[in-house]
Amino acid sequence: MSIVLLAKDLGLSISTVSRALNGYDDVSAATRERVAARAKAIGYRPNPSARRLGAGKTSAIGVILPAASSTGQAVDSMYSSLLGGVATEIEPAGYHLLASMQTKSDPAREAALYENFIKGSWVDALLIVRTRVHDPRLRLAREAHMPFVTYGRTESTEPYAWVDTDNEKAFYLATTRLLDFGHRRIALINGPEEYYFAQLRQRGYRRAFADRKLKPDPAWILHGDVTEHSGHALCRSLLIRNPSPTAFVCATDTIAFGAIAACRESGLEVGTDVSVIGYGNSSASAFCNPPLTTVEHQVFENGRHVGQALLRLLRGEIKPADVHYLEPVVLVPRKSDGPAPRKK
Amino acid sequence: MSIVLLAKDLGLSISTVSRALNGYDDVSAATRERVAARAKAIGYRPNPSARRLGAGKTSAIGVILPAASSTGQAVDSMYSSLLGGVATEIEPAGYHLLASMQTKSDPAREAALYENFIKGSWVDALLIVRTRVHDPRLRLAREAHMPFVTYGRTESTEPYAWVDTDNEKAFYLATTRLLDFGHRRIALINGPEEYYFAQLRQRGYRRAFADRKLKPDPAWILHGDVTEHSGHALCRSLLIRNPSPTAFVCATDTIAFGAIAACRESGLEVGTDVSVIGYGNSSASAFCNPPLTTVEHQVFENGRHVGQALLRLLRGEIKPADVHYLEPVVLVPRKSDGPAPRKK
DNA sequence: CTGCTTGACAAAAACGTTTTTGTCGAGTGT
DNA sequence: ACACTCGACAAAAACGTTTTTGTCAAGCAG
Repeated sequence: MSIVLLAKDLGLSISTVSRALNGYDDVSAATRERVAARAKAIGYRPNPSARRLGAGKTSAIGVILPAASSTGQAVDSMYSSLLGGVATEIEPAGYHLLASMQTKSDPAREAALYENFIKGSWVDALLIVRTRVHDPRLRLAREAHMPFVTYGRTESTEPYAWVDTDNEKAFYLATTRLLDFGHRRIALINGPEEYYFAQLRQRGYRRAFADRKLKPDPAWILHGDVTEHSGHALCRSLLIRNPSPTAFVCATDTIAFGAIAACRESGLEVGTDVSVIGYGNSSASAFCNPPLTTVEHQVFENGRHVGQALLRLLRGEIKPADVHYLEPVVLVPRKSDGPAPRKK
Repeated sequence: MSIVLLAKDLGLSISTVSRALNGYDDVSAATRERVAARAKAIGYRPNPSARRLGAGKTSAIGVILPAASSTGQAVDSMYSSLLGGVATEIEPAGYHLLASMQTKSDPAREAALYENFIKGSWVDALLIVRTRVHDPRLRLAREAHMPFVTYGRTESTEPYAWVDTDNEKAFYLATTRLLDFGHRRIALINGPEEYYFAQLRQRGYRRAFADRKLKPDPAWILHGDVTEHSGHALCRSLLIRNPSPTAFVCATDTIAFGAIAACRESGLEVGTDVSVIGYGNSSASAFCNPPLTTVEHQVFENGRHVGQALLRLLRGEIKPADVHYLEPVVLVPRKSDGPAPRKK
C-alpha cells in the first residue's frame, strides 16, 4: 500500500500521485516536481506486479533459449552476448528479459512454450532466435498480435522485424577468397539444414562459384551441429575421399576449430596444404593455431540492435516491416588459408 | 476477467475455482477435477500479473549478468550454459529467470541494480554470480530477507547457499601433476584477484607446492581477465623473463588458449618444451593444438544444481546453510603438458 | 452576468488473482 | 435432542497500481 502512503504524505490523491509520477500533463509542473522529489526522498518504488496488472503491460521481453541440438545439456554460448546486448538496451527503458529454456527440440513442446508466453500474457514482446527456414513461431506471435523481433531471418511472405548478419555475403566473400587463392575443391561445412542461416550461407557459397561459371560439388556441402565435434567429424569424412577438398569454409568458428583438428590429424598443415575459413571472429579464433581467417560477427552489438528495435516497436514508433538491421560483413584475414597447393 | 468466466461457466464461486486450481483440500476431489478439466478445455491460463499481485510472489528468479570486465561489450559465454541449467530446473516449477545486465562494474551502480530487484519486489529469489572475496551483495540480499544462491563462494561469517566448483582441489591437482612431471618453474595465470575463485585457485596451486616443501615464486602468480587476450599477454610477459617458467597453469581454458599462442610465438612447443594446463574442459579444449590438458567443469550441470537449490529454498524445504554443492574435480589429461625439459 | 472551456486535482472503477473470513448443512458424540 | 466439529463452498477483502470519469473553481467570450 505504498502509493497511498506517498499520497497521504503529500496530501494528494492517489490518482494525482500516479499521474504525476507517470508524467501526465494534467498535473501541474509544480506538483509533479514535488511528488517526484518526495517519492525519491521516501524511497518509493512502484510495485511491478501491481503496475503490470493495472496497466496490462508486463515490461518484460520474452526469450526462449534453444538447447544446443542433440544433447539438450548445453546452450550456444553466443546467447550470453546476444542477451547481454539486448539487456543493455532495454534496461534503461525499464524492460527486463524473461528467459525460458527449451530443453527438447520437439515442435509441439516448442509451440507450447511460446503459447504460454503469449497467451499467458507473460511478456510484452518476444525475441525469437535461431530462426528456421519456415518458422512457425512467427505465425504464432503474429496471430496473437505480440510484437517480436527475430534474430536471423526466415522465409516469410509477411513483413516482420529482424536483425541478422549478412550470411550470404559473408560466405560469398569467404568462398571468393578461396577461389581467388586458386582453390577449386572447396567444401562447405554448414550448420543444420533447417536453420535459415545455413541456407543463406550455402547460397553465398554457391554464388561465389556461379560468379566464375563454376559449380560446387554437392557432395561437398555438409550439414551438422555448430560444434567442434561436428566440424571435426564432417571434415574427416571429407578428407578420406579421393580427391579430397583443398579448402573448407565453415559455418562457425567452432566448426572450423574441429575442422582444423581433423586436418592436422591427417597430416595436413592448415594454411598451406589446406585452407580453412571460419565465421564469427570469436576471441579464440585469433589465438588458435594457425590463427583463423574468419568473418567479423558482433553478437553483442547485434543484441543492442535487437533491443533498440524492440523498444521502438513497443513504443509504436515503427512498423515491423521497417525494422531490418543487416550487420555489415568484414572478412578478417589470418593464417589459416592461403594459395591452393600445386598438386595433390 | 477470466477466472470469473470460468467460475460462471462452472456454476461455482471464484474462490472455489481458485482454490481448486491451486490444489487446496477444502474443495472436494470431485470438484477439483471438474474444475481442472473445464479449465483445460476452455484454455484458461491464470494471468501472471494478477497472480503475482494477489499472492505477493513473482515466480521469477533474478540474475544480473556481469559484463566481461573492461569492455562492457561482452558477457562471459559461460552464462549461457549456467542459465540454461537453471532454467531447465526451475521451469517445471513455474519459475522464470528475470535477467538484467550490469554494464559497468561500478559498485554503486551494482548495488542499485540489486536494490531495485530486491526492494522493488521484482523477484522471489536471486542468483548471485561471479562472487568476490568480500561480496557486498550477500549482505544486501540477506538484509532484505531475499532467498539467494551464489554461484561461487565468498568469505562470509554467515552461512549462505552456494554452488561451486572445487577450485582449490582442481588447481591442486593440476599443479601437482606438473610437479610430478618434474616442473618447478610453474606459473599461475589467474583471473582477477577480487574474485574468490581466483583466490581458491591460487590456494590450490600453493598447497601443491607446500606439500613438497616447495615455495612458488610469487612473481609467477599473475592476475588478469579470463580471456585469451589476457592469457596471451601475461604468458608473454613471463616468457621474456630469465629464467622463464617451464609450465603454466591457467585459470580458464580461454586463458590457456592465449598462453599456448604466446608459447608458440616464442618458438616453444607446447607439450614438450613447455606445459600448459587449463580449466573448464570447454569443447574447444579437446580440439585445439595441442589438445589441452584441463579440468572438467560442467557449467550446465552446475546450473541445474543452482536451480534445484533455489526451488528448495523457496519451498522452505531447506536452510541456506544446508545447500552446498561442490562440483567434483576430474582432471582431463591431454597433450598440452608433459615432463619438464632437461635443460634450459 | 451567463454559459462554456480549461486547468488541476479527486473519486471510483478496473485489473484478475489469492487469501481471509463466513455460512450452512451433514455428521458425531453424549 | 443438543452442542460441536467438519467438509465444502461462497462472499468479501486484499494486493497496489493505472485509467476513466467527475468535480470545481478560474478564466473568458458573448
